[in-house]
Amino acid sequence: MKRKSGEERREEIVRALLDLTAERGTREISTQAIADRVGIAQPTIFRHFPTRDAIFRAALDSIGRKLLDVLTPMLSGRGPADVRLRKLLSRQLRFISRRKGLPRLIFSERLHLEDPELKAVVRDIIDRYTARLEELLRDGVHQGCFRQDLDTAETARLIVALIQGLVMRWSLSDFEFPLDQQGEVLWRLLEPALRAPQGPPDQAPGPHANTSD
Amino acid sequence: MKRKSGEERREEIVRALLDLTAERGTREISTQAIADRVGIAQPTIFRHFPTRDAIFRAALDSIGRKLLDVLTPMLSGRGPADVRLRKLLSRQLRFISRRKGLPRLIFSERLHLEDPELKAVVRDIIDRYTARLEELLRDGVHQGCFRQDLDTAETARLIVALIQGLVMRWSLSDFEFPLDQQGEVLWRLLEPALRAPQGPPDQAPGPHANTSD
DNA sequence: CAAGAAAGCGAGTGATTACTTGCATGAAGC
DNA sequence: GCTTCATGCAAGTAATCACTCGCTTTCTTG
Repeated sequence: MKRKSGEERREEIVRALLDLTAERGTREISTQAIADRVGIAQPTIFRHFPTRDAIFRAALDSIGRKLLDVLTPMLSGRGPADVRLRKLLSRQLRFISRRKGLPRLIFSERLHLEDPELKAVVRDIIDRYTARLEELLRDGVHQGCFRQDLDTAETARLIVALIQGLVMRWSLSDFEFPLDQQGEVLWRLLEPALRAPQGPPDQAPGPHANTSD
Repeated sequence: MKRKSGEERREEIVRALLDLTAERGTREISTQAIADRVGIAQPTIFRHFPTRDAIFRAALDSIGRKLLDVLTPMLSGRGPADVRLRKLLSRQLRFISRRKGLPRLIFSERLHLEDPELKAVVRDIIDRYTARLEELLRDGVHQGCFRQDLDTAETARLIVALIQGLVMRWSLSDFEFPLDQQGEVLWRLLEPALRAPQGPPDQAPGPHANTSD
């Protein structure tokens, strides 16, 4: 019988966890279910992870790193802030829409309430993301494409909340609408709130308003 | 020993469920924990509810009705739509901020994924609320205080998502910031997106912009 | 005040949980 | 080729879960 290395098995287990989360939510995920999915015996799980929650931690870690990798070009780039923000929204929604297990993992109460360490990991990811989003907003204020009196910290938190709420609705609806197309909708709401009030009253064009993804 | 009527006990049980949800999330809520909180034996729970999920259903029903009661004056009123919307936001956030069990109950995956009937109840409440919010937005368009080209359905969904995201952050943060004061923040983001583009460029006052709660 | 209904409890039941233990088996190094 | 050790599994453990059963106690009602 073929036998796999620990590294491979750990990745398989994390992958199985995410797949199961997408399908049934974290509640239904027992070590037995994970083992069945991977095709190994249930106790074998504990050869690779000391506890069940360690699998959740590994999954979170993996996905958190990938998300930051994908978004870093927009967060740290040097182009016009409004273009970067718009692209950031669409990229993030696309990233999430391809990993249905992610929202159910992030929103799961098992994760938030049962393991303080896991909770800290999630909050750290969200906080770091919010901080970098605020930098982007500040860039926009300095560049003049966002209003000078914008409360960047508050707005960054609201944007994060907006994305979270949208993703949650998507998750609650069993992914029945295409999440990755909601970036435009989001932007339509955000743009007037961010835009420097400088347009003539007949029409109000934001700078760089017609860049498509 | 004093003995209570079934009605009273059922209310006590629902109350205990909500209290426990606020403190520990739905995952930790066993019938044993509920019974301990109420001060009765665990099997006695099943004298009053046929199954555990029936308690969740009763709790949702109770809270859903109360929320609609509180918000109906704003949703069905006849005043200026922007004033009503602003008040709606602050009232809703205040309502939720006084019931910490509510977000954890609504967001709980146990509720969304395990019992289809419960899930339908939640989606029904959200859908009905969204529909009435959209009516309010349409009122505002007709009254002229919101922009004529506003996509009311889309905007209503986004507002609901925004509130949900905000409430979720509040719940994840263990209620560490005062939710009921976030209505103003929300309004500051929403107003430019809703407002009819008619203000002079020097300053952009929305109609009825200075009504406090 | 008698009788039936409803509320209560102690003691289970079977299912499921994360996790252990003891032992077999495959791969890598000397 | 023999040792070594990580990977694997069958079987088991203690805890917890929602829920049931048999019986007692209280309340209501005629």
